[in-house]
Amino acid sequence: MEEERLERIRDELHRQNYKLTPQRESTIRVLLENEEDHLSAEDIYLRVKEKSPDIGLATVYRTLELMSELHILHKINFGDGVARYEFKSEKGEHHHHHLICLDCGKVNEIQEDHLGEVERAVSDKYHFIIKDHRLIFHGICEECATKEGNSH
Amino acid sequence: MEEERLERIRDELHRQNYKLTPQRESTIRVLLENEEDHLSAEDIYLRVKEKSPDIGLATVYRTLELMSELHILHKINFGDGVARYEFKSEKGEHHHHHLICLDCGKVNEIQEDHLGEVERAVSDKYHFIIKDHRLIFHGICEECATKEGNSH
DNA sequence: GTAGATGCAAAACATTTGCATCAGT
DNA sequence: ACTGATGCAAATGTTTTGCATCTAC
Repeated sequence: MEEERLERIRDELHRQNYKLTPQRESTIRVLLENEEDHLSAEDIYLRVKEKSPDIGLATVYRTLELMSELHILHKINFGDGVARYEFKSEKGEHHHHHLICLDCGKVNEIQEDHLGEVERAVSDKYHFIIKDHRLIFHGICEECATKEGNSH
Repeated sequence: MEEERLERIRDELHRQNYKLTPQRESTIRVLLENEEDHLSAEDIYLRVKEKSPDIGLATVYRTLELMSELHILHKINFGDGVARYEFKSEKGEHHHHHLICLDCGKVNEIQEDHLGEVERAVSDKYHFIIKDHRLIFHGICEECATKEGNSH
């Protein structure tokens, strides 16, 4: 589980001559413990600080940057001015999409990847070699829709 | 053509008790003349400044913000730290997607919207009322692929 | 002891805001 | 005159950097 994934990350770091320092470990643990939540750097910093009060914000940023370079994390931007981070799926092409609620702002992941056909069509028509995609749906989540017969 | 669209924007502004000032007009003209280019606020500012050197950056930002509120422009974020702006299609639900080249950074629009089925599936399964979507493909564009038998 | 990692403060960058002034009705 | 719009400079918020210090091998 968690330890295992940490182990694999440590190995990947070592392979590239980087160290898994206590600060990096704390940062990664926070990410592992909050995988559903699409935390921003500041969010992560505050949570790491609870357990390791001496960590600096710059270190968190540097860790996130490094992990993104190593393709362990993926930096995403939902358009609200802060970057958020999530683990890349470990086995290649397992894409997922995001549902963002316009009412409450919650971000949900959905695990399907129904885009095979679409990708094929686009790739053929525009001669564009697709490496990745990002699909975001904006709308109203179930809770907000039922909450108050919302007129959306 | 351009004048016509400007006319319609002027009307929309007036309907909401806003004015089409010279600064706003210059800003909108730059957007109309560079519709393909996904300009950032700074880009727009520099181009407006060529013709109207006295305009301030804040005014450009305020204009872009206003036009976004009025649903004339759409503010998008490709994840590079700056917001970009494009006109909303005038007849409602005509979505388009973006192809971003990982080599040269160019952004191309594609006009299809093949997502009807996908939307239906997602909407049914997750009880999420979809209002809009954003689909971005990252990959290698035709020029970059041919340019040098690129190994991507 | 050397190379990488850290914390802090300062810098950089995009964007927003406060405020005095200006323009159009 | 009144309302909204502007330019400028200052403020904000996020992220990056410079640098002296620290840590692990």
